[in-house]
Amino acid sequence: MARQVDKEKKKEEIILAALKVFAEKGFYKTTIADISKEAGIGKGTVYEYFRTKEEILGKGFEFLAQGLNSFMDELENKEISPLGKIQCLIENTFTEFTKFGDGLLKVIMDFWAEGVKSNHPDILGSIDLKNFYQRYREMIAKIIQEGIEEGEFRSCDAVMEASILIASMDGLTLQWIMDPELFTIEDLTNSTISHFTTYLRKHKETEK
Amino acid sequence: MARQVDKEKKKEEIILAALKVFAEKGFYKTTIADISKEAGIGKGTVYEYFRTKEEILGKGFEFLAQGLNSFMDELENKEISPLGKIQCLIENTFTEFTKFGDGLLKVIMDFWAEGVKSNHPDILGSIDLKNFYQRYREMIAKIIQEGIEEGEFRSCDAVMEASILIASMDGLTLQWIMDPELFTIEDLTNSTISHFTTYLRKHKETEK
Amino acid sequence: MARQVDKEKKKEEIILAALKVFAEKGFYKTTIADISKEAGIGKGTVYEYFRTKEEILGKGFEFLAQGLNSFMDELENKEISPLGKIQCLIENTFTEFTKFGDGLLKVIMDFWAEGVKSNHPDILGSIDLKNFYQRYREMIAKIIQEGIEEGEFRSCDAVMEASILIASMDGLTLQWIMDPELFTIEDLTNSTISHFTTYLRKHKETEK
Amino acid sequence: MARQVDKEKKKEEIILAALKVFAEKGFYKTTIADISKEAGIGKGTVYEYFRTKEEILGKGFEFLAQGLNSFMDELENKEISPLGKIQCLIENTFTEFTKFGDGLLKVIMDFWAEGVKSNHPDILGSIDLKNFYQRYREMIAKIIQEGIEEGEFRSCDAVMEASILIASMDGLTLQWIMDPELFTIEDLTNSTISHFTTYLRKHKETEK
DNA sequence: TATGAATGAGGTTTCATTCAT
DNA sequence: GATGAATGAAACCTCATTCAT
Repeated sequence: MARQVDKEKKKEEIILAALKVFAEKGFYKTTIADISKEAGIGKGTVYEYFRTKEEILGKGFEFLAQGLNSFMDELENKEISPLGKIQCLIENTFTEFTKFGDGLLKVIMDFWAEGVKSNHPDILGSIDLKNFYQRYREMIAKIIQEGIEEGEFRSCDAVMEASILIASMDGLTLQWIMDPELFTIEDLTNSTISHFTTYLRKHKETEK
Repeated sequence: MARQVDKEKKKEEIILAALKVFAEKGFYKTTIADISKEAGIGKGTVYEYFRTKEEILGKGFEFLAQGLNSFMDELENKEISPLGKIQCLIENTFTEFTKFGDGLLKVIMDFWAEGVKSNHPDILGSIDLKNFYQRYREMIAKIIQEGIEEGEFRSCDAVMEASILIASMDGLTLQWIMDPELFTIEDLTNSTISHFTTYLRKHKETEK
Repeated sequence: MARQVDKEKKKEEIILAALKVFAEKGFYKTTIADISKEAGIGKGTVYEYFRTKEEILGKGFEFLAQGLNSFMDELENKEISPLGKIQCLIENTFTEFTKFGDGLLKVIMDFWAEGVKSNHPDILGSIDLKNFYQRYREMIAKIIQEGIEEGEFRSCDAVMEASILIASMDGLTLQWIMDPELFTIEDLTNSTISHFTTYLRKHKETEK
Repeated sequence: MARQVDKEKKKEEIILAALKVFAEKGFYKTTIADISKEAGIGKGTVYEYFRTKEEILGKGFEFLAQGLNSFMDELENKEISPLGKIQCLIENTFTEFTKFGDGLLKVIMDFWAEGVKSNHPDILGSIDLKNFYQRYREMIAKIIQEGIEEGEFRSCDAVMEASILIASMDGLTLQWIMDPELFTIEDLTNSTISHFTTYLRKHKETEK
């Protein structure tokens, strides 16, 4: 039992180390030696926990996705208005994305590149971006739908707007990675909240 | 005299072949042999035109960026309203992005991944995404600003909204790559136009 | 724990294998595969111990130079007359040179060719022929000077005669490599000893 | 006929260009492109005159050997004493060796390395160092023998002393290449003349 | 269990040589 | 005859993975 825990802990340590190096050098330029050095273990030890380099990337993705998933679970059960949920989501997403500096995003780009193109069996199962985004989109769409039904939001295609919201956050973060001087994370958060609040909220004055 | 060849043309042929293979397999999984085979030439010939694989990627980026740049030049000089320009831009961007199937985007992801992380001298100069986005953002911001000044658009932070527009298009295309069944390019185009038209346009009825 | 290996010993084994192949095929015609095959190891293993082929040549030179250097140290401390030392030196040099057959000399020719021309950083440091010859020349000059001061040798320019002695041995060995049938190593040794003994020794009978 | 001359002249031009580049970079690091550029002609043109790179080296050797051979022919027929001939020979050798700077010697080192080791058919025939040295040695031995018979020289093994003389000149030049600051060509010439004059000449005072 | 020495497949790159113009 | 674009064999080198300890 204790063994089991230790093994899990070490596995996570390796994933964390790998994510760090992936973020710095990219997946392909990262060697197993880099990862093992970062994790403070021997090169061979990595293979005690993972079968291939691709598997590490896959498990890394799962690790990160898990964090976002549990946030979504929490959010769904929060007792706040749909708009409040959207604002909370935007805030959390940018914060989470940049919690580890711009490195995390760089890793996500590798997930992207690999997840989209790779046929590697070790990733195919893990980096199921399609499914991940599906779930993400559906949850946001549900919130938007709620807002529409409750009369807080204007009438619109909830799924499509969910997609646009996700797209905006992804795209803005990419722009931020490229040129972090251009705007701060707070700018991004506030502007995104402002944009979507403005867009989604039913304009009270027109109801007069 | 030696074989007469249009070196510029051949260079472009190689770039085109490379872009095609990059799109299919990704930059790192593409070998020079793949490129030369696709181009129907010998492995060594590639090296007559490019010094490294990285340089090919760089020149590939320049090639693609050039297309978008010339579209932007055209657009700026068109005699249509700011909103018309925005709509035209959105349409063109999605059409252009997907003109070559989803392959182009996959290549752009590689530009991303490389351009953001690489220190490779052959790319650093070429894949200047920061600069490219800068120019893109400024042009759109200028259109939005025009719209605001002309009273067609609501008052807002033109640069930030330009960023959000670009982000949306980038992000939506990414979602489309992952799951092309979900929505068609026409859906994306129409929804994006609809969203930003709704957001940007000053609501006449509220002015009453 | 990983396989226990005496890394220094293995390094020396590779150097020895490399020297052997260099001697047979020449530095440039020798491939890493040749070396690894001769050493009975895998191609990649060579790179665990040396970064480039040039480095192997460099270390090979150091290895050989070390042997000669320690002989010189010994010789300096021997309690024999200057003439005895010179004779001992000549004998040892030819013996040493040809201990491994004519191969060693062929390698030395490669040191020459590379050391004189190469700008390769891996060799520049190691194959410091200038310094090596400097030390060699000085030691011999010191012996000759001793002989002059002790009245055993005729008066002459000790450094220049040291140079000529070294030159003779180098040059004779080259001639021997080209045409080993022409004379044996014993011939070379005896003739060289005879020539320099005759040249250097103060003719007592003429002093009468 | 005129054609023939032109072809010969161009061939020589290429050889000269090749020798220059070989001297700078060494045979192996020299590319055909280097040679053609130095000769101011196209890469393909080189192959109109030579079949392989090795052949160029071979012809280069022949070219240089020819110069020395004709000097030897001249010398043999000169009406001077054996000692005068020896002195003349030493002078000429050092002068010739260094006529083109230290480059020539570097090329000779490549002849060495190749001639001794190569099995390449294009060189085997041409770079017949063994034969070249044979002829060189014999001519000098003949002069020494003459000197012995005429009573000018001490009794000694003429062939072996010829070998030692050649060896000294070769070896000294090598030392000079490595460290040109150490002594000038004049130093080398004078010292060699002095050494061998002293060694060879029958001491008159002992005849008393 | 942990290690890192050993490996070789596979990639990049060079360049002598060919050959169409 | 002269050229240099094209070629691919062959070299270098990397690194994911294995496995003896």
